[in-house]
Amino acid sequence: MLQQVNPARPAYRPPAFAAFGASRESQADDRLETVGHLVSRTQDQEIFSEGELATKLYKVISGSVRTFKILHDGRRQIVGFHLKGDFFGLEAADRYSVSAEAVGAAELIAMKRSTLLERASRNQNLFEKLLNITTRELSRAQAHALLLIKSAQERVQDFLLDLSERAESHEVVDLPMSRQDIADYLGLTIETVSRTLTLLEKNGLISFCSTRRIALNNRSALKALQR
Amino acid sequence: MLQQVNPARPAYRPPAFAAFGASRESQADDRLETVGHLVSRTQDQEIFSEGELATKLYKVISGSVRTFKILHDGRRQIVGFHLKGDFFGLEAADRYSVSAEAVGAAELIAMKRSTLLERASRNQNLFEKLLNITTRELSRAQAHALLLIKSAQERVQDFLLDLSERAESHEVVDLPMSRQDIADYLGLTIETVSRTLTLLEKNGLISFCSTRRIALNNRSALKALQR
DNA sequence: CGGCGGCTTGATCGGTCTCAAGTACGGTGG
DNA sequence: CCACCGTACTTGAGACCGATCAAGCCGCCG
Repeated sequence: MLQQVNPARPAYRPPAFAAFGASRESQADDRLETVGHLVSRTQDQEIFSEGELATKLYKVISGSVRTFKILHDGRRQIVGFHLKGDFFGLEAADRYSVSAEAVGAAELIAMKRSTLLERASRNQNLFEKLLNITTRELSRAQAHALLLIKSAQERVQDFLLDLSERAESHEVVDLPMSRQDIADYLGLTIETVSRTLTLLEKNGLISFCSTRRIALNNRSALKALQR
Repeated sequence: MLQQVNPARPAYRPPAFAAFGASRESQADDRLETVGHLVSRTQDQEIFSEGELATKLYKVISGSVRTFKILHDGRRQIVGFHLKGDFFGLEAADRYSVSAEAVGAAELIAMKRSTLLERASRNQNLFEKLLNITTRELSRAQAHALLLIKSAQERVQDFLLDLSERAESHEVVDLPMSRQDIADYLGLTIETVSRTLTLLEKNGLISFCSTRRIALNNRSALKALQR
């Protein structure tokens, strides 16, 4: 049910964590995480909501997170999935421009923006890190827009490849999210996602270990993007 | 869209500009522009190309700029249009993730990233400005993704409204870009853009002053987004 | 074993693309 | 100033992909 907090390495110590930030204030620690505290969320639980004052920035420790926007007609566009190690909540100039929810159970580090900014002003390295992850996220958002003009098949293929590259194993992809989540990320309907996955399986490009676990049999063929 | 660093005042002097940056190096000038020099581009001329080492960041002084990506099949996705006062070239962690071209004749300030970063490390205000415009651009990119899942009519309407809000006059919109540019930004074909504009005109929502100049007759109706 | 939610599959519909002409506009040379 | 040209834009007819509507299936938990 709950996935493991600390998979391989025990480099991270939850209990002592909250006090951690204050104690080494003066030292030039450029790890962003040392400013924050650990929080947990259960499946589908809200983390923040579009329009809220953006006081915090997050890093995923375990589980995964979706950020999204809701259209006037009720449709949902998922802006990004954030996996272990990813940051989110960066898109906030003043208020969050998206909402965030845990996809499954998730553990996060919440960092106060103000603390981070103040520290960054005294620590060039931290400053560049902050700018870097924001820049990377910008780059990712642009790539996402590119996805949305492709054919259904390409979108699904690209999605699977992207996930596989971000996960531990590159051959078998674990999908933490539902078909509806995938559809809302790819700008398709749940039926089209399902049909496309079935088609990819029929063509031998993928195999279903289970509905939420897919083996990529032929990565290079998946990459050879057919319209 | 991106904030104007120096909104009302005409503090900017083209001729003396190049020497400007060096002379007041030591002073805490938090205007990004003081680090750069002026460059000009003619219509469709390249500014930088996707994959190039990202040494510079730009601000538009006059004219407009498109940033874009090219798909394997030759299609072009325009990531953004950058008008007077906007910054671009931020998406570059290390190398540019998009290409940039002048839409018409354009004047730009080119700022060295390294200089900017080094200055920002000694100037909290500048640092926050840099982070802010990047964050805003991220927010804009997410909004763009939202556009791409809407109907053709909504995309065109949103596009016109967005342009009108960024321009001087809110009632009459000047289109610096071609129909093809618009199509590539909205993820539509040129024919669909043309047809949709014609339809909007037939419904009385807009009027053509010329092909590149459109009057918005009923902004609130344009905002009442029909699918 | 029964029920419910998440997923798949099928049939039809509709919006956008494609292909193909036609038209207006801006620029250039006579 | 006008005729001509080329390019940008518009308009039309038909095809196609993905959405919609509607069942059915599977797996999981009680």
